[in-house]
Amino acid sequence: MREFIKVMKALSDPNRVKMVKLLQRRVLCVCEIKAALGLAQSTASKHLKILEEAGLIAYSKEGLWVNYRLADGADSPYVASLLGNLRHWLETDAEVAALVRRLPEIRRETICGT
Amino acid sequence: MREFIKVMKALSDPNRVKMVKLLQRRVLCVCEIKAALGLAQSTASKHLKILEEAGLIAYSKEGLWVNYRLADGADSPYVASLLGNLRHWLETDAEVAALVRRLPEIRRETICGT
DNA sequence: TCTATATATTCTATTTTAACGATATGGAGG
DNA sequence: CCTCCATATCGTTAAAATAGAATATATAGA
Repeated sequence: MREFIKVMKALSDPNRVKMVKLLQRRVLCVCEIKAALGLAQSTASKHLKILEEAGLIAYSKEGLWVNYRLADGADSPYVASLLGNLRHWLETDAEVAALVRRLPEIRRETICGT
Repeated sequence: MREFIKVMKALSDPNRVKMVKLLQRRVLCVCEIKAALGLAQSTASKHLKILEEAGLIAYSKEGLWVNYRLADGADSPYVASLLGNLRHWLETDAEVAALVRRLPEIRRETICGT
């Protein structure tokens, strides 16, 4: 139950769901996500931690950057099912579509450190 | 997005998830659910309203009783998918199993009005 | 109409969540 | 060793969620 609740709670916040939808497109670092969603850096970092602790995303470090990506869901049927469904769910959501459209302009080289 | 969040939030509370798991077995009135979960009547009623507003359950009135049942999910892919998965998810959860085991003893004729 | 009962709603206290600014951490490069 | 810079953590505040007691609503039956 606890694991299930953790996954559901993680996906109960619009900003976190948007992060998942963006990570469906490509790997992103914290400052790219912060820039895309217009959040404070600490806020973006905390949301990513919640998603990570729920098993929905994973990260790997590359120098100063931390690259976040979607998890494969191998450890959790809840994660596997929800990430699978989220591939098509919300694809036509206006906010999500706008974020995805702007994603090509979000590159860490130009966005970070500003 | 709003509808999705509403469904996820509704399933982010252990008591509400337990209500869904119980309603998989049979139709239940508020006082049966209150008795099964050991909640105050107002608390049970409020949780049921949240589930209903998310489209996860429906009700029909029968005299003084309000019979709650699972929704069919025809209106929402989120509801349909999650209710479908919840048919097998958490079946082996200890708390859920204990509740289901005690369910036969919960009958409105003997429980309500005490 | 009056009463009893199942449910919904309101009120209030407590806990949890989400946001941001400020500070701490840790790796890269001078 | 010292300084940046990306990220994480801490502290604080405001909003939302959860719980139960108290009250309101509505229907069945006398």
